[in-house]
Order: sequence, then C-alpha cells, then structure tokens
Amino acid sequence: MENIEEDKHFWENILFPNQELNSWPVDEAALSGYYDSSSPDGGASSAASKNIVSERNRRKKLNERLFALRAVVPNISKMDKASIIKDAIEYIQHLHEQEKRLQAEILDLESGKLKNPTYELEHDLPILLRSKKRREQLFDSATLKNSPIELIELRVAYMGEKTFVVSLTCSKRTDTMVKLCEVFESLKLKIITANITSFSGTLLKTLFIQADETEKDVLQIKIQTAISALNVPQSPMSI
Amino acid sequence: MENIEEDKHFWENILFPNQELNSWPVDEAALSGYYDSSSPDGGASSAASKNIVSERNRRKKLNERLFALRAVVPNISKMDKASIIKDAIEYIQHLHEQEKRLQAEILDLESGKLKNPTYELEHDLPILLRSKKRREQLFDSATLKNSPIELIELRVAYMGEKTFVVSLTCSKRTDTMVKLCEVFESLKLKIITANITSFSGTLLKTLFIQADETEKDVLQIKIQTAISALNVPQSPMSI
DNA sequence: AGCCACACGTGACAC
DNA sequence: TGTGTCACGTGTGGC
Repeated sequence: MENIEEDKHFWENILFPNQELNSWPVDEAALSGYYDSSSPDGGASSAASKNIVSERNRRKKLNERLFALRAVVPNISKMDKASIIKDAIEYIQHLHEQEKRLQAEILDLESGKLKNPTYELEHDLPILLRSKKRREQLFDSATLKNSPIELIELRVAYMGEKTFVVSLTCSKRTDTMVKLCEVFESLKLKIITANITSFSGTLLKTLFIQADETEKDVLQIKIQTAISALNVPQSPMSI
Repeated sequence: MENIEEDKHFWENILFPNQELNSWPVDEAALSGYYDSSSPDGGASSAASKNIVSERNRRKKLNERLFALRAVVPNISKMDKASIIKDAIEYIQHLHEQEKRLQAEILDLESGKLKNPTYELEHDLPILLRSKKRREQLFDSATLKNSPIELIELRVAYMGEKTFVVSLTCSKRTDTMVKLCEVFESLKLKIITANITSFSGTLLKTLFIQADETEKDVLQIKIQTAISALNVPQSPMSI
C-alpha cells in the first residue's frame, strides 16, 4: 500500500503543506480511483472512500494544529505528540505563574508609588538607614544623579518639655524638601511649627518638633542619622 | 465487538480515570484473552496483542494529555480535539500578548518611579489631572484608606513679580506634608519661604513661591488642581 | 439519509 | 532484538 509508505515524512507534510500533495505518492484522485472505480460495487464503496478522505483530512488538520501548537511553545524537548501537549500544558502553567507574578509586582509598584509617592516611609526607612546595599539599590542610576541632598549644617537641640529644635542648612535640589519631610514624618515627630526659607540654592529649615515619649538622647541621634542618610558622603556636618 | 462499543463515553474515561476500568465492559485481561487465548497460534499473536495494548495505552495517554490541556485553557468552545488544540494555541498567544503588556507596564512604572520619586511630574501630572479613570485606578483600595489629604481650605493668590502666595489648611494625616511638598516640587515652583504650623490635627501652610516664566493664570489653576487631586472628593475648597 | 468525530486494530518505520 | 510512535482504513454512534 502506498498509503502506508507515504507517512515516512511525518511533519514534513505539515511543514510544507503546499508540497504535500506533490510529495505524496497518492492524492485524492488516485484514492478515489482506487476505492471507487476498481471496486465491484460502485455506490457503497463511494461512501467508504468519502469517509476515508474525510478521515484523512481530519487527521491532517489535527496534525497541523498540533504542529502549530508546537510552534508557539518554546523549549520543546521531544517531537512526540504527547510530549508536545505535555510541554504546552507546562508552558501554559508557567505563563500563568508568571502572569500572577507580574500582576503582583505591578500592584506592588502602583500601591507603593501612590500610597507614598516616595517610598514606604515607616517601612522602608529603617531598612534604608540600616542596609547600605538596599539604599544603593533604590537610589541607583537615574535617581542618584541629581537627588542626593548636600547637607551643609545640621543641629538638633533639646529644649525641654519633649520639644526639640531642628535647624539645618542644605543645598536645594530636586526633592530636597520632600525627602526632609519624609524623614520627619517617618520619625513620627509632631511638627509644631516649621519655617523654610530658600535663597540662592540654599535651603534653611527650622522646626519645632515634639516627641511622643522617647527619651531625648535616642531621638536626637535618630534625627541626625536619618537626615545624614540622605546626605552625600563627603559633605561636612556638625552637631 | 465490545472494543468498539467501549468508547461511547469519550472523555468520561478521562474525566474519571478511576472508574474507567470498572465502567469499561472490557479490560486488559479480557482483551488479552480475546487476542491471545482464542487465536490458533499462541506466540505470534502474543506480540500482536502486546502491540495492541501498547497502542491502546498510547492513545489513552494522548487523550489524557489532551484533556489536561483542555483543563488549563479557559473558554473552550468545542470539545473537538482539533478545537482544543486551536483554543490552546490562541490562549498561549493571548498570554504572550498579556505578558508583554504587563512587562511594559512594569517597566513604565519602574522608570517613572526612579526617575522622579513623585510621579513623572510634567508627564504624569497632566494625565493625573485629566483622566479621572486613571486616577481612580491609581488611588484605589489600600491607597485610599489612610492617605487622602482632607483639604479644608486652599487659596492661591498672585502677588506680582511672578510671585504667588499659597495658603492652605488641611487635616494632618500620614504623609500630608510629604504629599504637599511633592506637589510643589512637581510644579517646579521656587519656594521662597514657607511656614508650616500644626495644631490639634490641623496643618496650616503658607508659602511664597516664584514661578519661572509661566503666566499667572495657568500656574494658579495648576496649583489648585494639583493639590485638589490629593484631596478627598467631598471636602470644601475655596479660591 | 448524510455527516462528523471518534477509538480501534494493523503494518511500517526508527532507534 | 524489541519497544515506541506513527498514519492508515474501518466500524460505530450522535446529530
């Protein structure tokens, strides 16, 4: 039977569907001739031949689909029909996971961005102060080139009655005020009154803040370190 | 032939693989009996029966895979084998597109976040003010619960010499000051001097700011809308 | 009736 | 050597 010989080239017929009729030793005409004209009974075998060609087309279509499936799935190990489907399943599951991951990341980014347009103050600030790597990771590349605050002077004085006076001088750059406000808020300081003045690229700040219950020494160091963390390393700082 | 009768329940055998041996009128023993014991020659037909059962297992495995594929693909229209594969292909392509979309969005968010800790000032602010949907989309759920600024009063007055006086009253909540500072910085306003006073949960701010070159009317509206965007919808606002 | 989709058994081929 | 995979033709059931 030539029909059995024909499928030596499995996927070639699918790879080059235009050539398949030419490459195949039998085509529809030959088949109908084989099944219709040579058979003793004309009518009954005609139905059988129709069924044959129909079934053949069905198989062909299914193989085409299978090959198309194989085309959209990367990293297919084996050309097995079963393996193709298996890899496709795993790939879809992989895509599902990745989609979830990406959506979670987007949600994280969006909420982090909006909840606090900067970063997660109370959350990130301790990390920010503790881990230098994390800080560099956040403040990298585009952020670093124009954002670091050049701290010129910083004074933190205890005035009694749980009240401090913070007075600092720094260069005015992008986000300078934002970052300073962040630091104060992250320390949960009650700002009684604040005065900010800027002239010729310099920013002067004087704040009266009230602590909750922490002792003064601890808070004083906290404020200094928090603000210093925003500073570029080399700039001078005095108590 | 019972073998042919058995597949009346196409996928049921796959749907309930535990029951298939019970539900099937024939099992392996019956088959081997049919093909082995009843055949005149024992040895040759044994190989044939092995081939038969092997082929049967292969088909079964392939169908199981196909059904598993159908399980991970939503919205399958037809139960056709070909249709299942077709839907799977389309679904994978859909996932591909979505993955690209999500990655692009993440890239967008990340760059926007790093480039400017607030939003993309000139870039995002117009969008933020223009599209209400996008704003609601951004300011959803976790963001809204504790962050919105309750704006009580807002005044923006032009003082001449490219100088404005912005005076506002709002409730003091988390990040209130940070967000306000962000708005001012995002508008690239030069802050000449600012005074902030907080008492009994209320925040009073008075700023003298200097514009670059924009005409006063535009800037005035910009400031108002930008600050109002941080507000909760129902709070009163006066010019 | 015709049509469509299926599982089956079988021979051929490859490793 | 067999073991695995394939396409084929065929019979059958559902619409």
